[in-house]
Amino acid sequence: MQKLTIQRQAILDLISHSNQHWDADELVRALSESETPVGIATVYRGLAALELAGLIQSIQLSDKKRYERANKAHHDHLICNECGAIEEFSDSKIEARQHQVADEKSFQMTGHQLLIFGICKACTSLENKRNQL
Amino acid sequence: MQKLTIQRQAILDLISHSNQHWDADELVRALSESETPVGIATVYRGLAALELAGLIQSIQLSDKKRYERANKAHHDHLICNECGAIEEFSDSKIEARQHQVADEKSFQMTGHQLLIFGICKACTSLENKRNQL
DNA sequence: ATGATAACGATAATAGCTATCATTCTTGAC
DNA sequence: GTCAAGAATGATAGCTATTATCGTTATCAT
Repeated sequence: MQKLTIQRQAILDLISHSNQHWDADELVRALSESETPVGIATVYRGLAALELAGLIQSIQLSDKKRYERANKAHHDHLICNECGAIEEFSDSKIEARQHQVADEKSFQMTGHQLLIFGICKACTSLENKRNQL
Repeated sequence: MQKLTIQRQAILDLISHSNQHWDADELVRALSESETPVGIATVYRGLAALELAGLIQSIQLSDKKRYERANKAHHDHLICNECGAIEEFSDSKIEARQHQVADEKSFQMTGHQLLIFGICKACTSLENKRNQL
């Protein structure tokens, strides 16, 4: 990334100052109401550039990529099938075992992605309440 | 799935009698040269139906879904960034920890997907050979 | 046979993303 | 300051994987 333009700055600010996992479209809409509206193509290019520079990071969901702050420790994600909420966790044992598995297979591991799917606490509570009626 | 038609049977046979991870397009092309060519829409519908019935299973890669036999033990995948090869592994410690993590967060886990990215043994060897020249 | 329903296949439509290209912005050499 | 080169922007066309539509065909129960 040669230039950190105002558009990229705006994208970076939004992502950095939140704990959300943003997709491209959400960023366009959020920025459209700001002082610096940014086109969809620019958002995609900006996200790729910012990620390459290590300023943000992404997770690949089944249908789209979502971006979050990079200034936090490595973690994986729990995805709620009901409400789409994304929780984070990290587990050193899982991390360690992954490296061992790769080593055993002479596989040069460069990264991984672990998604746990299910129903989050909030949605479970809701469901319980509904069943009590 | 009400009916296991000849088209679905053909899809199921191809997947069941191989260790490949097929995408929809590969199946259409493979079947186009068989006695029972199958349209792309039918392949997608068939895959969804067969998966729902538990006869095949899928992994969601960044750009597409790939399907494999269901009649093997649970496992996760190592994906080679160079050649696209997909290796399988399973690790009971990782599985166990995942459930513990979910429990700690009162998250009702229904599934997970763990992908390890990197360079496979074959590609590493190739690269080494190239560097020796 | 016939009527209901499931599935098929061709193709239109959709979603997320990338490529194109003319225009604008920066930066450095003069 | 001016000018050329390179980078980024934004509108939009294009691409890929997948889903929806819809008229036709196959299958099953009566």
